[in-house]
Amino acid sequence: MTMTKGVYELNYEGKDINLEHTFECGQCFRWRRIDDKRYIGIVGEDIVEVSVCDSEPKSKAKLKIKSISGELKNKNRDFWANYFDMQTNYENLQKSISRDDQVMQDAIAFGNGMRILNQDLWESIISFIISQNNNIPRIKGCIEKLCENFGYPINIDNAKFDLKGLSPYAIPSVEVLAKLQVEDLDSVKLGYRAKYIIKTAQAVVKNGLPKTLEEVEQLSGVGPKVANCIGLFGMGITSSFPIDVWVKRVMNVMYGFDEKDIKGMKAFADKKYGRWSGYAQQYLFYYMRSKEQ
DNA sequence: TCGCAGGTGGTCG
DNA sequence: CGACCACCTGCG
Repeated sequence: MTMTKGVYELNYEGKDINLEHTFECGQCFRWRRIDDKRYIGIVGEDIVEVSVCDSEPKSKAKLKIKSISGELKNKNRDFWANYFDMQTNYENLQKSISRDDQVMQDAIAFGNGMRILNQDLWESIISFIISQNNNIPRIKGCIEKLCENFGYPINIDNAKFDLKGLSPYAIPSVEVLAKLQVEDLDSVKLGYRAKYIIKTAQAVVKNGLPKTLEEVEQLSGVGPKVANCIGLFGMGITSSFPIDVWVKRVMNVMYGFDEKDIKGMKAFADKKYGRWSGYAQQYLFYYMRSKEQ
């Protein structure tokens, strides 16, 4: 970790990283594009600008993480390495999930450089409860409003810095949300999801954060799809296989499954992708969504 | 206008 | 246990 003019930078070499594929593939909601090579995002109580410098040779390629909210709270190098999933060998897993499978080979070619982010569990729980039966722009808006109203404010170095629509507040704490009434959330426009958020926060105050996929699924507003998203993005359970409308569509169009045969799809993923099911899902999801929009 | 958007909980048969 | 269906909100 190096320090330059009051900002911190972490450099990683020789990794295949595409920021657009990573941040726009639908796994996260608090990252915004600045340009091809730069994104701004909020992680915990840090607002950071991430950039790639893919100079030649490729082994010199770097990922830089620069705080624009003072000293990094998450200043541990390992934290960011883990956040960007640096310990995973993508080349190997791509080979193992795409063997004899042209669809997956195309999906990987399209989304190459995507990293599965290891995100905060509580943030994942809130985010994916909000995501149900909802669209991405509105999910993002709801999360920003929720943070603005109930989250811890983050100081920014330069007040004029363009946050690209992000609100400089952290995700609200479990305790704060647990004390709310449904009406308190009216301005956040969560609709019927407001009661899920409060009930879930109260359950977490009582029982602590969930430790297994089964415990996640006990939470209010969390069904099989949302539970698998939380498992994959918030708990590092890479065998999770969230089945949403897009995955159903791929499974139907490309692999011949009946749209309603969730069990069959799950078994197919278990057998074919195993512990890499989450990565397979994300490649397929991102690929399919791009083709229809 | 009405259906839909990265589903879930409740209710029936 | 599987098949419906209502559900907040905002956009096309």
